Amino acid sequence: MSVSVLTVADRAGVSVSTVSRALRGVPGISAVTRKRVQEAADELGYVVSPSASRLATGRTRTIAVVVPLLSKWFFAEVIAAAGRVLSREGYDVLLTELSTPELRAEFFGSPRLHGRSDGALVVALQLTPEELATLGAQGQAVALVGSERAGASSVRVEDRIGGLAATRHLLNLGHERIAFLGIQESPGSPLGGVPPAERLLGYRDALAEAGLPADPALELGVENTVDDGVAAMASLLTMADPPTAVVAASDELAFGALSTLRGAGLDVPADFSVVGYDNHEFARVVGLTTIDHSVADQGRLAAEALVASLAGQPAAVGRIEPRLVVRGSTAPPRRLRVGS
Amino acid sequence: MSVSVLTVADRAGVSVSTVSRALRGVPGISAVTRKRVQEAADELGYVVSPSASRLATGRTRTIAVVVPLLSKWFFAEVIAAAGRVLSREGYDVLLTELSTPELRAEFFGSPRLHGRSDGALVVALQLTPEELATLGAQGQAVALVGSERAGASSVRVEDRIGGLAATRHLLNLGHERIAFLGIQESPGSPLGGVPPAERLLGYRDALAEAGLPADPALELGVENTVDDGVAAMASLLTMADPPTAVVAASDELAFGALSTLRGAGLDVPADFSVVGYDNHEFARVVGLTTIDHSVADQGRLAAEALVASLAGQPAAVGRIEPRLVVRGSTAPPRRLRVGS
DNA sequence: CGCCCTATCGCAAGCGCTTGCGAAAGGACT
DNA sequence: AGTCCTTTCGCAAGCGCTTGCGATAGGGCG
Repeated sequence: MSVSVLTVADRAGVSVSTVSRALRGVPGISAVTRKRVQEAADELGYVVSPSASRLATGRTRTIAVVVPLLSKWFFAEVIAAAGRVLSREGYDVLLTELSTPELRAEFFGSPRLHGRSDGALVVALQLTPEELATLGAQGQAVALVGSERAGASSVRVEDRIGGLAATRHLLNLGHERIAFLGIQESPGSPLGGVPPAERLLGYRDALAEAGLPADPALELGVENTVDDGVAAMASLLTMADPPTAVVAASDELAFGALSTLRGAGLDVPADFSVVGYDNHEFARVVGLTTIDHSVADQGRLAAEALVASLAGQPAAVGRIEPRLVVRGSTAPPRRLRVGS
Repeated sequence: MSVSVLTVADRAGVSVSTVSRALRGVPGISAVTRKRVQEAADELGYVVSPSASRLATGRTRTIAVVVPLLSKWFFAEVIAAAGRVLSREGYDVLLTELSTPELRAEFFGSPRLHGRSDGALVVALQLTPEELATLGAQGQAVALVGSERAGASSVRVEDRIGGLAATRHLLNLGHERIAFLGIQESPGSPLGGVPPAERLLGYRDALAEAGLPADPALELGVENTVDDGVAAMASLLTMADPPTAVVAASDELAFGALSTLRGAGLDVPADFSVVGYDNHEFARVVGLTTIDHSVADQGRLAAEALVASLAGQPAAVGRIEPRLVVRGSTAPPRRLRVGS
């Protein structure tokens, strides 16, 4: 029925051990027998049983990719990039979405990865020390995207620089009242833990650098959705002394802001400037000035770090430098153009 | 070191076979010993080795999810929904992205799923008979989203009805020259094979129904990207006798169309109406009238069909009825409002 | 020409779990 | 009280592969 090493061994006139070694390129097999085995295997359409191989070796050649939410462009993009290098390196990708606190608790509450994967590529989740330890206890090598932990590889985005660049851009254009639309995770949201606060710090850096006061009223924190962007922008517009520009901590928030501005009959960038963050696939179409942080590279680097650490290399941390992408959503404030 | 069935067996004072049966709920074990085994396992923190279990049973309790492109919202959404039911049913999700013709050929050219998964959930790919057969030869149960094949479960979207509804909506508003922005896969694109032509058919149905001639010049076929939507819309606007409305075969195309219209200084919907297709997460924000076809349900249904067929049920085909979602991108044509 | 080394390969013991079959024990039944 | 089911378990044979170790056969060397 099924063709196994034994079948191949018989056909090639060698032992199963020779077949195993020959097919995997293990040294100690002469070129001729290796070739003979290979041919026998090909003729029989032999393909090694992953289960058996995994049982015997204890290694699964599988990487678990863990994300909070699959349907967000950012995560999908990271996974796609990571998946490409993983499959190129011969690893299977085991996908896990932890979209609710319950799922997250359940996932980290039991050894769900035990014997299923050699490593975990965790995206965006801010792992508690216990959660990280749980992964370690399951024998997982760990690589992080969007956070850093001792003992795990990670790729770090210099978000502070990104926030700085975004804000500087607006300052250079002449804006003086610039709002910040930050991401504030609510307790029920999947990410959990500390939000990426560095972008906000960069924003403050820029203001300080320009000698401008930091107005707490201009720093908003909302859920990272287009809808929240819509609402936040609306609230900014109703301020007594509204800003003339906003830097959003994500493109989705920026999209929402743009929507509100357009709905209010305001012209972007003539009446109001918006800078996003992510360089979302739609940012270009919308003409959104934004911060690019090589999303795909984040996935790629994390995956590469993970396979490297599985190959015995020490944990590494890659760095990504965000860069400003100027498009049509930013311009000097109106007063500068009509006034003087 | 590692705790195995044997460890648990010793601890509970029973044989390994009893442990195995007790833990899996196999009948033939008394309640008391089952409980004793369970406790021993808990105390030891025992967790069964998937590899060993898979080797012994021949079943992997894993489903391979195959998509053309991960970073597209539609696919991510389908996967997410499918993943939720699969993990609920105790299946692991093995993710495979076939983003290029090369990857696709490679995937179907070798038994890459052999022994890795019990079934494959194939999204959007238009499988050739050979490709489908390859999956079958690897012992995979198959469920399809976005296509139908004999012998495989699938979920079918009544796209013809969707196309009809979209076009009817515009006709009812008084439009008479309505363009169709269709999806035409180029040879290098990941989907391959026949594009979803039913939406176009529905469009034609509606025109015929209204006694309107079908103008081939109004039927465009482009790659399914925002950029192509932008370009296609631009070409429509340069026509000698341009349409007053367009139904796009996808929301992404519609987004592109909207972008072009806005760039041309035209008002939507006053000057031009646009209907999309998908009910993309951003459609609501943009105020795009579109056709909703329960994307998440598609993933859910396909996954359910797949686990059902793995449980011995015959292949089933679920049906999804698209429905019109009216938002702000559609209105009567200008002539009807200014003119008479 | 004899000896030791090296390059190749086979033996067999696992890896940890599942499962058909037989054994034992306890009741029900006659 | 003897017999025959049932229920509950244990035995042991796999599942298909990997790998340490020993065996064999040339080859180089003195």
